[in-house]
Amino acid sequence: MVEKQLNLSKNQRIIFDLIDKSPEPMKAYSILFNVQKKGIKAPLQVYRALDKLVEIGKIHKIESRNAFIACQNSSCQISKTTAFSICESCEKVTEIKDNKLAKYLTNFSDNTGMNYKKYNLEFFGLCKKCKRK
Amino acid sequence: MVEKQLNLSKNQRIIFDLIDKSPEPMKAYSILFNVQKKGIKAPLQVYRALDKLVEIGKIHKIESRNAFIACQNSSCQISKTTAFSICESCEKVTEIKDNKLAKYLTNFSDNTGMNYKKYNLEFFGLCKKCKRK
DNA sequence: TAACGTTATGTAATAATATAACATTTAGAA
DNA sequence: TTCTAAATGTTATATTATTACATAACGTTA
Ligand SMILES: [Zn+2]
Ligand SMILES: [Zn+2]
Ligand SMILES: [Zn+2]
Ligand SMILES: [Zn+2]
Repeated sequence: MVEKQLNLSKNQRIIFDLIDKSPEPMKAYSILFNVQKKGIKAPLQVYRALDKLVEIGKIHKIESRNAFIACQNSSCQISKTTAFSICESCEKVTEIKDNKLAKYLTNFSDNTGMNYKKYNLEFFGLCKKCKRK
Repeated sequence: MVEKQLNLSKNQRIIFDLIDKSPEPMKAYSILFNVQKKGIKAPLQVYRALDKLVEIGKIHKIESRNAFIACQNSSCQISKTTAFSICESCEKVTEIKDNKLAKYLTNFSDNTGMNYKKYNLEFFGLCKKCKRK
């Protein structure tokens, strides 16, 4: 989606490109370290870009890891409904794209009558690779 | 469950009782502040008790808030599968006890064939009270 | 273009959350 | 009693995130 990237500001694009290239979730201070050569020197510059990128759905925060990954789901532009699989051994994280799951959760309503347009689901287990060991 | 509480160590019980009485999730340093009069003086003492209490399922961590609540689900003793409703206005958090949901998620398996015995789901929205305003 | 409001940036300081390392004590089991 | 695992105490430090304030860039429209 080149279009969307064109709308990113300088810092936002630098940081998004870095996260997007990373095979694993990146932590804020690791991002900071990696972009210092590009002139981004302070934590706040990183956190501001992260906040914006999360807001527009280009990246997601993996809450249990305090780390960020690029959205792997092209249809998930303003991503209020997210699901991830996390390997507890190698820490590989994959965004789950499953329409049935999304539908089930979006339609879920609890016994208080509260219903939800937003959720975050994190599954934990062992990935194929780690299971074999 | 008096039985389970009897197994808690001194620090664990002090901290569990505090969280259990709290109407809202508690943060670690707020817990620390509240138990200093009982002799728990250092963050690590709090975090160790929290770790243990989470491990045995007496409390859960609300990942998106870095806060802890007592398990509200008596059957959820070693709680690897958790679901919460979080009000984005007043920050009220409720543990969701819904067997159908639990079954659905426990049986969920993604397209990689990975399956999961553990998950954490956080729903966001407005509670009844906040919706009225 | 000029003026305006909004968004983004720069910088320093500090707050909030969490862990490492090491010594000692306590509680149970053998 | 002796041994071991779990829990505690203490200090220091690492990691994650925000406050406060000043400046610059951008996009709109008069
Ligand atoms: Zn996504
Ligand atoms: Zn793995
Ligand atoms: Zn529970
Ligand atoms: Zn509310």
